Order: sequence, then structure tokens, then C-alpha cells
Amino acid sequence: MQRQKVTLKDVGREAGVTIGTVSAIVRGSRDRIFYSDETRDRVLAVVAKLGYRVNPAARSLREGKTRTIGVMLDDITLPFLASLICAVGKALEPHGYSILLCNMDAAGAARESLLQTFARGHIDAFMLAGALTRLTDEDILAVQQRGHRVVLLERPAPSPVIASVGVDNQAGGHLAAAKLLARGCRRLVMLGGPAGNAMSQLRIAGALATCRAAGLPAAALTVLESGGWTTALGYESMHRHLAAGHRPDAVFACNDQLAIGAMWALTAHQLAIPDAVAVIGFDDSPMAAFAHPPLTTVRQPVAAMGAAAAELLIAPATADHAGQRHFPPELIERQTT
Amino acid sequence: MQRQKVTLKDVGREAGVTIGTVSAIVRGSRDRIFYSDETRDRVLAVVAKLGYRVNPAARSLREGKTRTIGVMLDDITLPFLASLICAVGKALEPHGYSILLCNMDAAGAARESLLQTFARGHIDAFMLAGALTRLTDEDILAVQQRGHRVVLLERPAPSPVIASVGVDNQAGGHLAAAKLLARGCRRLVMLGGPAGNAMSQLRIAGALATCRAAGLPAAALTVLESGGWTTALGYESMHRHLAAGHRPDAVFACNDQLAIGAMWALTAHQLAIPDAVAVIGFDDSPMAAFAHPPLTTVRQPVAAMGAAAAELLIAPATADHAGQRHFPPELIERQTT
DNA sequence: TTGTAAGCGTTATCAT
DNA sequence: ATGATAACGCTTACAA
Repeated sequence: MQRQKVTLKDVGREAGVTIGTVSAIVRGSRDRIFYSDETRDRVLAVVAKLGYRVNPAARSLREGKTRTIGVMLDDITLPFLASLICAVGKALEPHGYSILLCNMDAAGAARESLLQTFARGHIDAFMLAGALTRLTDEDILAVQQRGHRVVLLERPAPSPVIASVGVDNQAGGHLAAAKLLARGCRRLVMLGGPAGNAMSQLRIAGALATCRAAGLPAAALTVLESGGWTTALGYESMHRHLAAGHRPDAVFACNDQLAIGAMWALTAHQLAIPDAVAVIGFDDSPMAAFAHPPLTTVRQPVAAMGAAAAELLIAPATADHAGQRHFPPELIERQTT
Repeated sequence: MQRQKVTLKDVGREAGVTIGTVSAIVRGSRDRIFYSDETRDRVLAVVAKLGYRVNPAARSLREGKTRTIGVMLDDITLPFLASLICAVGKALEPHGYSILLCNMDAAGAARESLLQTFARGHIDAFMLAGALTRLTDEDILAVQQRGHRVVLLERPAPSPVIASVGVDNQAGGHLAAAKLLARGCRRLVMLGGPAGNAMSQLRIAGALATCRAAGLPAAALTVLESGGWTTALGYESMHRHLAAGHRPDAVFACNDQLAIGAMWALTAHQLAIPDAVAVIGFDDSPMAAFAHPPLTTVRQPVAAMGAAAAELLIAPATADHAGQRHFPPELIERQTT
């Protein structure tokens, strides 16, 4: 931006009032009480006529906050994370907040970049989305202790002091397994994401518990780690499993991409979906409905989660017990079960 | 951020100099010339000791620029756009610039949101990535005429005054078609993206021209519009085509997702890749190498393009002839040809 | 009900 | 080679 074209002073001069008056009226605070309708209307008219916009740098400098949320993620390519970011952005917008993107790839060593971005002071609060394995729990706690608000998405909070929002992953696993069992499936494959991923592990744990409770023998249950979240890896893992001669009658994948990749492999092996093998994904990302056949999946309530995250992000600093919001997942039945 | 902990004044006091001195030394300008090594070292030591960081709001207010680039896109889920954004971010970082995300979905009517984001003054320049169909060429020109820098990615510039960066799409189409022809393919399917998408049309036009030049009859060439850029749509279009009884011996898809979807359909129809049907994608997005089999594709030089975009974004305002950078694509041969 | 003025942390333009 | 000081545009006590 080049130097501001229209400032409070301009508006004030044109309307015949001082900048303090304009400032107060523009923000809408106090106006009803302290200013005459006459003045208010006149000022607002000039604001509209001149096209005045507040200068955020000046406001930030004065208020000591930037109305900007820093979002860090290690892979913006993951559809679920991307839609979560969008949801957060949507919830943030009415409050005048924007999203500053910080891609981990771009930013050298994790710790450095996290602290440096904070140091830049550009940011009021931080949203960490995804596993962000290059960031230790200690790093996160350290940032929080420096007095910065931190909200975690798709990563378990390392301590009750750290705010987080997510679904109840175990419940999601339960939902999927219960449906598969009800359908009569008895040889289940659990398709996990990156090695050691917490979300993945919880979802699988939930499904496993449900299967055991239903009396399925351990031999009927196999857990596959695909090493990532992509369609390609889902295909690979499933293909390898099938090529080794295994014949499951159901697959529960820890996200929709993996599920769709698995479906690809099943189809390639002439296994009909859902007749020979039923498939359930996780997330209900946009592509789930357009898969072929449309994918049954465990939905995460993205909009609600985004709104909750936004709320935590901009809430006034309430001492030490951060909000930990867990949303209930929902089974969306389509045509793969 | 809460009120700054360490300011120039603090450093100055501690080092026994004035803030002007500290400011100049910190920025590194003039220091060698105007300041004694002794003072400089002492100041820098204090800066390090106290952990001083410049306050960007104050700097913005003073300098009249924010060192922030606004990035608008209509779908951050598209892998190629996402990686382009990352590349731009990476190129921007050494210059101290950040990326402010503006998702079109979140932002109501396009024109409104574009202008309003500008109005917020938060931004030095704007990067428009993707087709952004809700934004007319007039909207873009209007913004540019208001004195704001605009750079287009994956959308043709509506006028020479607007900067843009992209690949030579026709050349890419040529590369793909030439490879397919050289392989002996004679019945080609061109799999396009969203209806009317300019990138898609250019790529297909390039391929078509090459085929015609090679003497292929029009009847051997079929163009399919899949209506989007996703794997699912690629599958759908290809599946429909095959189900209708057609038997091409090659597919050129306008991005890698479409190509992979098409491969899925081909596999489902028992058509071996590449023996029965060869496939070429576009972009060389990360998943191309992990497709099964690994996908031959036309690579866009993402890093170079990102760097070029960053350069245009932060270059000083050079009157009216904006840079239009077109990069040469490159054929990456893997195992689908 | 409105005006006045003191900063917020920087940068840049003088002096010294 | 360094020190003062005036902006930058805004918010917020406090005065009137």
C-alpha cells in the first residue's frame, strides 16, 4: 500500500469534527450514547463519500494487536487440513481477523521458524494444524509460556494448558467398525496414515476395541500403516496386502484419500465394492462423495470445528485452562457399505 | 502480540546510544560507512542479548508498506496451486515478506472481497492464483489501476499491463503429444479440466496441433471435458468414455489428478498401462511419482515460477509494462509411456 | 456531546 | 559518527 489516501483527519476536516470523534464513531462503539445522531450521520456520510478505511498498521501499533492469526502446517496439500483452514478463515472473517500462512517446508528448521514468526510480531495467536512432527511438545509449550495463544488442530494437546480442537477419534473408529460388523464383515483391514500418527492410532484403537468387544479374534484384524495420507499410498498399501494373498471383506481407512486409494487397488484386483469388500473412510472430505462408488465415511464437522478454533484463537486470554473441544463424528453412509 | 517487550529505546539505553543509531545499525544500511565498528558491535551485542525484534506494525506505519502479499485462490485443495503457493512463500521469505491467505469461498462476493481486502490496507500486492472465475478481467484491471500490484498465476493476463507467470501451455501439450505419437499411439484422448478453463484449452490446443501436424485424422482425436481438476472427475470422464465402447491407446490429461483418475478407470476396464494405453499428465505434482505405475507428466517448474512471481510481487512499481514470464515445460518420463 | 493531546515503535531528516 | 526530533494514523484518557 502506498501512503494512505484518506485518513481520520481528512474525514474530520470534511465533516467538521475532530479525529477522535471520527475514530469513535467509525468503530461504532459509544456512538449511540455519546454522539448525536446528527453528527454520527454526517460523519458516516463523509466516511462513505471519501471511502475511508482504517489503517491496520496504525491500529495495530496503537492497540498492540494485529488481528492476524498465524497458521502453521506441514502440508497444505492435505484436503482435510485445507478445508479446516478455510473453515477457520470463514469464522475469523466477521471478527476482522486474517490468516497469515506459514508453511513448514518453506521455513527451515521448525523451532527457528516458529519462534521467528512469532518474533516478527505479526501475529496475535497461532494455529498449528496437523502433526507437525518437526515441532516438539516442548516447543509448543515454550511458545505458550511466552504468553502467546496457541490452538492445535489434528494434533493432541501435550498438556491441558494448550487449547485444541478435534473430533473424538476413538468414537469415529467405533462408528466405522460397528457399521462394518453390522454388515456382516468379519475380516477387517485398518489402514493407517503416517507411522506413529496420533489421529490414526486413536481411530484404529477405537475400531479395534469395537471389534474385540464383538468377539472377533485377533487374527481377523490386520493393521496396515501406509506411511502418509495420500491416495497413492492407500493404493500401495492395499495393493501389497492383496498381492500377498490376503482377502479381507472390509477396509477402514483413516482418511478418505487412503480409502479411495484402497478402492483403486480393490478394483484392480477384481474385488467388487461393496459386495466383496466394504470400505469406510474418515473426514468426509469433498472428494468422498465423488468417489466411485460414493464413499461411506466418518464425517468430521469441519465448519463447527473451524468456528471453535476461531473462537479459541481470538478469545481473551483466560489464564491457564485452555479449551479442549472434542466434537462427535458422524457416519455418512453412501455406497461403499 | 502483547505490547512489545524490547524496543529500540531499550536497546539504545542499554547500549548507550540513541534509537536512531540502533535503527540504522539494525537494518544494516549505512552502518559500515557511518558507524564505528565499535558502536556497531556493541549495539548488535545488546540486540542479541535483549532479543530485540523490529515491530512490524510500527515499521509498516512508518514505511507505508506491510511486507505482506495477499494470495487469493478459489481452491487451496488443488495440489498444484498449493505447491505454487509454497514456492512463492519460500521465495518471499528471505525478503521478509509473508503471505496473507484469502480464500474465495470464505469471502462472499468476489469483487467485494477483493476490494475489501485491499481496503484493509493490510497488503502490498496481490497474487491471484487459479481461474478465479468469480473475478472478471475488469475487476483485476480496476485493482491494478487503483495502483496496486497484481500478479496472476494459472490465469492468462487480461492485458499487457497485468503481470503474470506461467508455463508455455501449448508447448506442454506439444511435448505430451509428441511423446505419445513417438510411442506409436494413434487414438488419443485429451482429458480437459473445468469447462472453459484457459490453461486446459491451451494445453489441448498444443497437443491437437501436434497431432494434426503428424497427419492424424480428426476422428482419431477426442477431447473430453471433465469439469474439474480432481481424481474423481478424471475417473468419471474416462470411465464414461470407456463404457461407451471407445478404445483409445493414449490419454493426455491436463493435470496429474485427472490422469490418475483416468488410470484408475483404465485399470478397472482391464486396460494395461502403458501397454494397452499410455498416459501423460501435467504439472508433475508430488503424487505423480507415487502413482501406480509412476506417471509420465509434463512438469511445470514450480520453484522457478514461484521465485518469478515473488520477484514481480515485490519489485518496485515500474510503470505500465508488467512482466509476463512464461517458463518452458519439461517432459518427465516415468512408466506410463 | 465533543475536543485535545499523549503516546504506540519506527524511520528519516536534519543538526551537531 | 551520532543525537534529536518530526512524522506515520490511530486509540483513549481526560478536559471542556
